[in-house]
Amino acid sequence: MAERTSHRAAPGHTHPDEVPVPAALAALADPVRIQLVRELAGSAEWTRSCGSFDVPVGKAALSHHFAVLRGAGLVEQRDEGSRRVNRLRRPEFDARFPGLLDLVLREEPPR
Amino acid sequence: MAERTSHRAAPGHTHPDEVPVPAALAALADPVRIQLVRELAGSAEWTRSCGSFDVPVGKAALSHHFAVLRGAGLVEQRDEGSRRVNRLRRPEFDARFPGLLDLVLREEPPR
DNA sequence: GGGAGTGTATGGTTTTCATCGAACACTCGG
DNA sequence: CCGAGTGTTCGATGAAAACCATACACTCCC
Repeated sequence: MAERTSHRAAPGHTHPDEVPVPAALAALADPVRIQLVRELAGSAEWTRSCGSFDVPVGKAALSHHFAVLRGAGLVEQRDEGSRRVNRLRRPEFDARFPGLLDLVLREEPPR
Repeated sequence: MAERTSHRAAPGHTHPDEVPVPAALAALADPVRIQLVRELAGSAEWTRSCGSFDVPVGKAALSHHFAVLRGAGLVEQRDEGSRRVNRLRRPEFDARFPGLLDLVLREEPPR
């Protein structure tokens, strides 16, 4: 089989430094992913498992969104027992895209 | 001051204040539109007509891209004779989305 | 060991978006 | 008035993205 030695394969993480600008913008241009990032920003690191987010999509789509966030250097994941816990890569992402995350996390004026 | 003197319908401009975050990000997540914004930022206001940009798409697609940029509050247009000249709404857009435009206009390190 | 819980992969559907060619509208200069 | 230049609109096409249901893989705990 594959090289699934002991731990679940660590999903391909991408460092923000390797993310092109359009990819970062595209990753954050989706309402579901914005919601994920916002909730993540409001929780302590490594405390939220993938299934603990209140988004209106099924598991498969959710998994896909996390893959996009990983690929954009926005989220880091680690296996913890049977769950996969998340961390927002705030400092790294801010270093590469200053102000972008702040923009998304900012309270949206009611209009 | 109210409206443009010209006959051609003034295209629906949207002020950046009315643009939701995802729409702004989506507008800037396209390479062609990034190129348009960059060239626009490097030219004096009201000096560039729509056809004067060096992008690898036909007229129809180009017109579409400008419509998106208008809808995102990024570009303002005015009819000048037979041509339609453009202006990057930098101060307004910066006020609404601080740092976003800077991010896109920033030189991209080769890696 | 066998479930229950959790997340990923696969396959297929639907929607969205970028693009083009062609037709149309407007302006300007002969 | 006609033709060249400029930009928008329309219809169609192809590609990308979001989504779901199902099936699979892994971990924990009884």
